[in-house]
Amino acid sequence: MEAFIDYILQFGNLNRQQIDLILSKASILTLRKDDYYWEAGKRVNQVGFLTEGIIRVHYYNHKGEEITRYFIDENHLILSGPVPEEMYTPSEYLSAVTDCSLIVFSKQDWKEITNTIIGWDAIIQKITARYHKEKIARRSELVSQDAATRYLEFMEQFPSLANRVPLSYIASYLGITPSSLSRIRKNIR
Amino acid sequence: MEAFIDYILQFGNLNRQQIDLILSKASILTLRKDDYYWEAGKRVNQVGFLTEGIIRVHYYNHKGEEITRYFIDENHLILSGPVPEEMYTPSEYLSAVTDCSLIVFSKQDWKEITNTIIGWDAIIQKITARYHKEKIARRSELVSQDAATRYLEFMEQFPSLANRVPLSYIASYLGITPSSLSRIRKNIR
DNA sequence: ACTGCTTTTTGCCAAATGGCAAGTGTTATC
DNA sequence: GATAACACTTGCCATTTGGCAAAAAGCAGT
Repeated sequence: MEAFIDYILQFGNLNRQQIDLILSKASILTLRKDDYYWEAGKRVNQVGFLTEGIIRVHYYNHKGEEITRYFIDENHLILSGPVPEEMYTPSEYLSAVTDCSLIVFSKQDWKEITNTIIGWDAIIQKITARYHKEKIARRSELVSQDAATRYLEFMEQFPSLANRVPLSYIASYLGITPSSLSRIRKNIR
Repeated sequence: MEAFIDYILQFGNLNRQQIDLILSKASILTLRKDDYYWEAGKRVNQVGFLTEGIIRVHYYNHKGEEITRYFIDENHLILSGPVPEEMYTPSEYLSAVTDCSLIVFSKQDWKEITNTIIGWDAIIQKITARYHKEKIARRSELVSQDAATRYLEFMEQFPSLANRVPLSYIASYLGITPSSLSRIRKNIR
């Protein structure tokens, strides 16, 4: 819970009372490896904050290939449900790459927090805006660089993921085949 | 001016009085081909809405190569200045690909509009959020597809740009060399 | 330890792309 | 209309990447 409050406080101030309100609404959700947090088409009516584990966002392209679009690591908010600022689209799947633990808020409780805490909306909007900008910047770099560079930058950005995420997911994220990534790894060694 | 109001009204309602306030603050800026709207490091203290022409957003990578990150076409808002929801980073350049015409608002006037019109903030946030999501979706597709597919999708998304934008800019946007794009065009013909 | 299953690595070859340079075309200017 | 500047195309070759399949490695359950 601490982690979630610390995270929020980076984006705005809250008093003790407000923090207590938030904590009183929070509950814990655990996911096991490969569980879905959100399946495409089935909206999750909740807001989550990932405290442990890694979640992967993926979708299927017109050829039926599974494409990994992002990774979500610890201490990040997941506005995946029907909130105005949601981060993902209904065609995306969110699934646990490793066992995960999340703090979750039901849609109703989230609404209550939003309505009660003045400035909450602004905080959430800041978080969403920063999240989107980060994603755009990362994706942009993935377009204009060769595969080896992309992999090296991925390793810098997500050093904690390298050993916990299957190579095939990383390859898909980088837009190359698993074979190519394997060769790139070999060359780097 | 019509176009700007129409654009805003897609995201929220305004009454006549509010529209008049906005129009009273608007002024026109024209740019000639290759003029900068915004140079990296020199912030533009204004909000712009592109009514005619095409603007290109680019930056320089560590090798000094110019990378085109986006194109902005007609009837899009440019929150490039020191507004909370700005769309571009200080290291990006915005320059006119063709002669351009924009509706612009000074920072002060924009602030006044924001403070006067209830719900204006919400409208702008919606616009920003949609903009960011679109960019992410487009960029994502640029990562996971081969160059020919990327070019074809670019043509679909921006049919109006193909003949107005130099090939080298498009190539850079797609993450390939101008030579490669030229060959791809040849194959498609 | 064995079995089956999945993931990763590797080899082979084909296709795509990049780097470079030359050639062609276009436009603006004088 | 000659010239220069710039953008686009093309050819050549090297490198990267993809597709496919087999081998190797890792992993879970028994």
